[in-house]
Amino acid sequence: MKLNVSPDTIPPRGHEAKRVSIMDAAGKVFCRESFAGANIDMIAAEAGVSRQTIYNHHGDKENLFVAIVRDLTERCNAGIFATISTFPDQPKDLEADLIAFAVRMNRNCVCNRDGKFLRKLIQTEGERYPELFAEWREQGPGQTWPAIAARFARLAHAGFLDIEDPDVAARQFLALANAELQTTFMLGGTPDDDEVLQSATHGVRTFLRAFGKRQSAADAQEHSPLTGA
Amino acid sequence: MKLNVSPDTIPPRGHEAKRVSIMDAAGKVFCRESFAGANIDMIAAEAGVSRQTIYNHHGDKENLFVAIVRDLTERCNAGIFATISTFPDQPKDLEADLIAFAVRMNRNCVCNRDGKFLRKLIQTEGERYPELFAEWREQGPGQTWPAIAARFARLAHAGFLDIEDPDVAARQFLALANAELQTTFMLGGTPDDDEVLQSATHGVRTFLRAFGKRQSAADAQEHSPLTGA
DNA sequence: GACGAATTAGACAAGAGTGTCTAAATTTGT
DNA sequence: ACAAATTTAGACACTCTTGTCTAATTCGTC
Repeated sequence: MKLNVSPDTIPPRGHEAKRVSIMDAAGKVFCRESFAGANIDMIAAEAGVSRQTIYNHHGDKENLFVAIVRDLTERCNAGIFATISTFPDQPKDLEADLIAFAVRMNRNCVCNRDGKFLRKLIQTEGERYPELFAEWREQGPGQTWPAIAARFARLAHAGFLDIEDPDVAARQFLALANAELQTTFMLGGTPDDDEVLQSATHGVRTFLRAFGKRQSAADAQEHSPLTGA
Repeated sequence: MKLNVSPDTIPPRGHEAKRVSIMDAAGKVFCRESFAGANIDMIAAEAGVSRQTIYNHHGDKENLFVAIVRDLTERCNAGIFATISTFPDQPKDLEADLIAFAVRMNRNCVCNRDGKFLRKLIQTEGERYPELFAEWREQGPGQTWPAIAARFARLAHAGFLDIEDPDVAARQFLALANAELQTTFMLGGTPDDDEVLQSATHGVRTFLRAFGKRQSAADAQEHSPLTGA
């Protein structure tokens, strides 16, 4: 079943191995060196492939670059939506569940390889390829922010939160979740698990101080009055 | 007094005009094209100067780049500290004063030409010049975050805010202030005054919902009970 | 007006990168 | 094992860029 998927479009099979190897290496190199700074020989060497093979597959450098960005955009968005689907719609422990969600969001969408690469390519080359990155903008933030906002609206409607504008709250939630990772991101670093957890914990606590129900919660569980301190 | 400053190191004066013209153009071009993508002829043309003049002034391309980053770092930090000194230590209207401060911070340090350029250069070339950007990190975030944290600590001590960890609060304040400008920043755009004000207003409101005093404020003025809604 | 310093245009060599081409070697499916 | 497709190494022309050099020109100062 898995061996002969679409045997007419995709030629043999080793072909595909080379292809992913090239995409892999090209992403890494474009990201590290920028489009102008990257050269095909570098990518070929890193992919363990001859230069000619890259030209066979992608035609020219610009074509390769566009393919990389499209690929990263697609994979990142898939990851984001997969993560959004784990949003705690019926939280048992609101703080813990939101922290866990924030950590997942950061780990699976922002700090992972694809997220880091896509972010850097957008920052570096975004101005040069307006329509390519407009595509990202529409499918990325344009889709994910409303999706998260909808989840927060539902949570508010269910009485767990006190939110007026779910769009604003969603953006602020994400901003708070990685408030402490900004400097690391700037220099292209990857925060470790501890940093991610710290930032998410502090961010969610502040978020709940702002938007959490005071006491008249619909979920009258054993919620301790965490307003204090 | 101002005409002949240090007449031995800095030669004449038209010299200086060329110098700033070069720095100006080089910043613009490096930022737009990345280090590898920029070329000296482009910069010379944009500066209205011959290529040779650039080599006379800076020796080579890398030297020029380093000079640009140093210059931007210095000017940005000066701007940040100048802005921090306008922090509302004795607020009349806490919300309005913090919003105004957040707007100043964004307009003078983040959205202006220097801030935009420096941010982009750090993102794009940071990994390639570790010690150069370590310098930025130490003088920039390493100095400004504690400075803002100290102001918030003072504000908390004076009874205006309810903050446990001023460092965390400071980072979150900044993150909230431009939570809604992230996408624009990503693509190298410059948010207009309205966007900046919007983001700052929403950010500060959330910040105060989280860290504002409920009612036992030391400043028992005509503070309306804005906890509601 | 004259002197010295700085700027300029242009040519230049040297190097690096892109994209093409060819012939040989390898891999793949049958 | 055979035939087709793919990959490979290497050479190649072409372009672009850097950094240097030179001679002429312009600019600021005295």
